[in-house]
Amino acid sequence: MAPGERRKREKEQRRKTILKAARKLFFKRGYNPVTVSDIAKKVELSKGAIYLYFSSKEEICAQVLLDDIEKFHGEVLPIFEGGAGASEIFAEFAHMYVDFFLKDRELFRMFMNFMLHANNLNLPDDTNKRIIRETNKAVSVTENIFQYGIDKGEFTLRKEDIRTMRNTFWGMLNGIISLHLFIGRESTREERIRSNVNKCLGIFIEGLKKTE
Amino acid sequence: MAPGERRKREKEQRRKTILKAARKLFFKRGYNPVTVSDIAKKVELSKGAIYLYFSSKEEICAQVLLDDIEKFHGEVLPIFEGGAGASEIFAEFAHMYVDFFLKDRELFRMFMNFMLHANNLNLPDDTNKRIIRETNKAVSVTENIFQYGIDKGEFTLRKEDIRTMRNTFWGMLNGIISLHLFIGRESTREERIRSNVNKCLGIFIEGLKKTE
DNA sequence: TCGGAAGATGACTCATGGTCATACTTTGAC
DNA sequence: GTCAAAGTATGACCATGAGTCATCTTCCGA
Repeated sequence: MAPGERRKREKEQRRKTILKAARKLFFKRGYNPVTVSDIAKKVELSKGAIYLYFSSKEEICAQVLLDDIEKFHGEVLPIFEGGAGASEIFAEFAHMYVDFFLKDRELFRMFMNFMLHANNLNLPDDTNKRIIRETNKAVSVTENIFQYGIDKGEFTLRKEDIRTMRNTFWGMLNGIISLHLFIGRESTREERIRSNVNKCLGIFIEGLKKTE
Repeated sequence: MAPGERRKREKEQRRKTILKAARKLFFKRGYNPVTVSDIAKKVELSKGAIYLYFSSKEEICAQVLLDDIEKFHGEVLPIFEGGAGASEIFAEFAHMYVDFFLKDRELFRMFMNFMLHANNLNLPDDTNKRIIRETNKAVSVTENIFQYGIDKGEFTLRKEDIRTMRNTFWGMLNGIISLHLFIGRESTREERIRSNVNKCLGIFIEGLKKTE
């Protein structure tokens, strides 16, 4: 047996347990209201022990989000494989994206906060590398859909406009969700977001098809 | 002289002084790093005195943002008066919006945070009313541009789609700015945001003209 | 001149992220 | 089996910062 191999596995396991507990707490009550002691209590450890596995509360949050986003990317990649048209792939992607962010009450808020402040956070190098990796994946997934549509002749988008459209698309999705968190009644939120994204998407795709 | 009239004015004046100082500090260093004592020191008051004028640090922040947004709306409204086409008004609005948010380093971050969490903040009724008032103003300004374009026959947008397009438009603007805070180098940020917004806007307006 | 109201103070409380001296447990070399 | 080093865990403790409150000062009208 390699030296310390089992220990490593156990450590990794404990890390995951902590993340799982933190995830539940964060998504239920939001980032700020959850204390590190809360997380520690939930996994039956002392607060100090948490800091053996993570460098800060912010890092725990970052890891939770990255795990989720990684999972999301894993689920999204297969949508290219069915041979569907780009419009359908687009729509499917948008729906998955919205579903992803609506599945837990606080997820989007945390994600947006993370996006807004990621540059100022003092995260370990590993975590920063993960951020870059997942960001690149996100970028390439969306760009691929545009490329796919161009290749299939569905969109007449110029290659140099892909990046702009990608930003517009992401901006649109994220912006609409934030907007609906701000305006309107809580009770109809999910429904409104879904329907609004659907409509925007329709217009967006029509626009893509018509642009020459 | 009405009883206490001067005192009232003085109180209002001091409120404004505090807000001005807070604004400067927040925009320079961001919300979290600035302490209430910092603000107090800057206006040569004690911390306790600050709480005679505001109920919480969050309220100070909300008031600062609302003042700025109110000013923005004041500046934006005259753009309808020149008799320009809807496309131009659109572009001008978008540029003013971007300029507004890029004029101070931290403003957009604070604004976005505010949007994301406004519902959970425990603000006094007056402040909440102001939020509603300014939100409605924002909504109606953008909607008016769409309506103006329809009336002038520039866009063939259906009336029932105005709301969707308004959301798309806002989402797009806010989303693009957030996205660029997250990705890419700090040094080229403003420039990238402006150019990207320009491109998106071009495509958006073209789309509006073509939709039938 | 006096009493009450408004304005102002800063020491204090309290919550919370993060640290550290200490102690317990496991491992592997001998 | 023994022991030292490495790894794991603890919780009292520290620093910080938002918000409070007993107390004091200033102002104003009667």
